Amino acid sequence: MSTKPHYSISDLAQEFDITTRTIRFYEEAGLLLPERNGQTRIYTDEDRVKLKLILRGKRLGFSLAESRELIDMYDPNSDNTRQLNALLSKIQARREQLERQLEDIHLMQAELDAAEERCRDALNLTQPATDH
Amino acid sequence: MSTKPHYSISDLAQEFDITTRTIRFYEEAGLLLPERNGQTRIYTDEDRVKLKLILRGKRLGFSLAESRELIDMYDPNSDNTRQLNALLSKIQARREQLERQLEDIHLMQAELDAAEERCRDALNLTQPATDH
DNA sequence: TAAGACGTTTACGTTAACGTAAAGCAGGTG
DNA sequence: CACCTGCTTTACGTTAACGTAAACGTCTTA
Repeated sequence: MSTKPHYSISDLAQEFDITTRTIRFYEEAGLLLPERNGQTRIYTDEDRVKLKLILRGKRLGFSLAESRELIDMYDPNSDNTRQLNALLSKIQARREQLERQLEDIHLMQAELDAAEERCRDALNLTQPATDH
Repeated sequence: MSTKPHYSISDLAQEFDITTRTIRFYEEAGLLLPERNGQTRIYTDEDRVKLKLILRGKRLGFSLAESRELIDMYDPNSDNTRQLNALLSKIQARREQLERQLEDIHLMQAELDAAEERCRDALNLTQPATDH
């Protein structure tokens, strides 16, 4: 038997440094569907993972709708063979987007390098000789 | 003497697959400041580079305000020594953000791998023996 | 039992990043 | 000259992703 920890809404809010409103909003958007104890939401480890995926997607500039696709991929309940091939092509599309982002990041890093050098040069011209 | 090509607003719109409205909006937001021939905007190569930076930032989930900071770094007109150190720390912050995004991308790629494998497994169970 | 901490729903407000008209000027062409 | 093409400004509309406030339930702790 596996241990099944669960979390309150504020547990997760605190852990990921977001508000409870945000979490409820994600539920409204159909990205989460926690169990309930009466009115109170109860989050499982799976919900926690989904939230993590959402936030990671957000950091990469994905919309919630896009993140939902990612979560749907992660969901092991898509057993329709017909859909699986569609999923595979979506996965491929994602992969290509990530490749583009990787390239963007490398380009950006190179430009930060250049910008930093320009800055340092400008400072050196002001403070000519740093003989200790 | 360097050749100084210039572009119309629709030249750039077409090249980057955005609307002219978008480009004017970026100007409104203070990210671009093209020359004018009367009323008509004339874009230099430098403007083109800035636009490129904005769009790259966008792909990485940056806001326009953040992209403006990137452009300001790129601008060689920040000659105030006092500001340069602030710039350097901003550059550093950017760098760390990019590192985080890199990590996010790698994690995401790993999960796409896993998702793909699950898909393929599911398909193989349906189509058991692929003896040609 | 009153207060405080935590949860809930409902609903209107806000910001960013454009979209979408509407109305008009400027230059070239049949 | 009338028309078309491409540019302009002004201004209101829209969508996503929450923020914020109101009003209420529930538990526990002083």
